[in-house]
Amino acid sequence: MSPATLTISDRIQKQLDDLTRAERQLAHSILENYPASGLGPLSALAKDAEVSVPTVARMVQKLGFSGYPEFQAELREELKAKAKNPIAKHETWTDAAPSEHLLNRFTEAVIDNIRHTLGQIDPSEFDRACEIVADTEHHLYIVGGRITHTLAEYLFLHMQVIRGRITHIQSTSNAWPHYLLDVKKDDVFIVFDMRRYENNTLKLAELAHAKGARVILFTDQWRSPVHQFAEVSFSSRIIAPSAWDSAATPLLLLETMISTVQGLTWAIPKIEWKHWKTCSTRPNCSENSHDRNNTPSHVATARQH
Amino acid sequence: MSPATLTISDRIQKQLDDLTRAERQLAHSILENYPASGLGPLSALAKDAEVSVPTVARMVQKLGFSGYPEFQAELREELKAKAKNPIAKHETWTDAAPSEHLLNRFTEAVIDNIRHTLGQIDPSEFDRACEIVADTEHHLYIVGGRITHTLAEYLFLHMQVIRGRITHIQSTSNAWPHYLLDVKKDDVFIVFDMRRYENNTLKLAELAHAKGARVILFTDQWRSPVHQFAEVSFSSRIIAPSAWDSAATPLLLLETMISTVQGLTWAIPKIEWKHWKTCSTRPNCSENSHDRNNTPSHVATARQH
DNA sequence: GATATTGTGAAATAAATATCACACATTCGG
DNA sequence: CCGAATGTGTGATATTTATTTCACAATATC
Repeated sequence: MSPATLTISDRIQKQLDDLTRAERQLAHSILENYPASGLGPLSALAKDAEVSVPTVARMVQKLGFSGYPEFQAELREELKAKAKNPIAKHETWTDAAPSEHLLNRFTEAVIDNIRHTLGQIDPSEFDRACEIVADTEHHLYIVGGRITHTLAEYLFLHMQVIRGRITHIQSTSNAWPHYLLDVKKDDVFIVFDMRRYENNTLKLAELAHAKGARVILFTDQWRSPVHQFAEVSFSSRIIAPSAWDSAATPLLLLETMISTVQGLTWAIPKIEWKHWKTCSTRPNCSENSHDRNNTPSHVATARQH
Repeated sequence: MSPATLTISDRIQKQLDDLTRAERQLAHSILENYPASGLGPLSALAKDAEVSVPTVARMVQKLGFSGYPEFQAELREELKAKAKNPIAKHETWTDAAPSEHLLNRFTEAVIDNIRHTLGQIDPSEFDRACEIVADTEHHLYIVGGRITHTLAEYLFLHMQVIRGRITHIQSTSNAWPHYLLDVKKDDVFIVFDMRRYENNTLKLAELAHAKGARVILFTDQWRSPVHQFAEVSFSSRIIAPSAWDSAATPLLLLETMISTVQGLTWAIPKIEWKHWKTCSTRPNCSENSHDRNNTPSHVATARQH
């Protein structure tokens, strides 16, 4: 439909010479603040350019559009396309492949997800959540569902080293009610719940909330119902050209949170570090407590390079 | 007229909580490609967001506008103001925060990782690896280490549904030599090994390779020594402004592979689908086989919308 | 002075918006 | 399990607003 490579702006400038006085005046007005002015009503544009209404109508047709609405539609398309690639039209990610290759399509979707997700996050909310998580005064529970337990596990592995006093609960486990017995007021729950949302997780969050725990939720763009019990919620865009959703964006948030929490606990009395090992190995009663063999060296070595 | 400092985008996000389901759906659609979609006719926006016309009208008023035209007018004002800014500031991802905020720095690092990683991947290699993984004639072993077992588990969960005949081995488990007894020639190993590399994983890969198995490796930019035994290796850049590395990029590769493999197995005789459930539950002997309760409905529902 | 361009005013047409009433679904509280 | 409350879509309509076009006068151009 549209000449694809030729923006309206280009076309106007190209035809500038074929235009009459009033039309040129109009053209300049359009280019003045492009494309905003072209998206308003025709009459407004006419007044803005100080030309008559018929002049606008005539020129739009001269440019090859059937009418002003069509002209506007194409402007919007341009705008939409422009928003897609923020600055540089990022070359295909793996340029050895056609842009239709799933690697490229998937990557674009993920980048897109990230951009939308980050755009909706309030940094102060994020910082607040991190502070809550960094508070070693209270026990930390990490709750994952059928798929999301992998994210939960990932968080668990890191938190184990950073702060201890954590428990990894899998909401699909039928043992989870047991864990709730010990929950005290102001204990912290980090809950993962993506579509399709799991009833167990919701119930668990509700009970935790009822016991006075503070809930932090990682969910998707459609938002798990758990959010009603959550003090802070993070919604990630997770759509991908796949039968499944993408966990890349929530993972990014998670990793950032891990890093932030690490920074916060470092700032706190170093004493913590003296017995971090005993702390972390004491109550880490995840069902699948795989590894006990993590050593302080991990922290050190991970920072190498 | 306009609150100057508060864009419509901001206002929408701020009120997200006060919105109902359909309205939130609409809100996301508006933010989807902002501001283009809001500049078209109301009815188009409604159709695009898959909500009804009155819903749009209602929400616009809820946002404090007298009507849709006023809403559009302010959008155009924003656009005009934005165009004034010569350099569209290397747009921080969450623009409510200083670009020094860890959220922005971390995200940039991850995007950077993705770019570098994708740039080094040969698509045909990737496709070949996917074909190997999609071959249900041979057993598939998924091997993860101390941290990477979360990635392995993520892959396992999906492969379980897609193709069955898989085993999740954790190299840190001292039971893994047991699994190798059954390994046949041309069985497939997907190995995850990131720094710091684990000796167990290396030995496991070596033995598997010695038995004629085909090894596919997911590693980091420095490349695990496992790569000598690997038929295909994928190196992800994993650096992040953190004490730990980022698993986001390998996850992206993984998800793309999952999607591709899914596509390949779909093309193959549908018979597979009839008994996928029995297939997957037979040999899925991961130590921490958390969930047996996944149902075919997951496949169907994950593709909804 | 002949020609082309432009503006005016008006009117016809088309389109979009703002509402309404009502049916249907969902949620919530008991 | 039921009924109330709330949210949502449908279809219809009134109202408003835009667009398109016309005839004609005014103006500029050559």
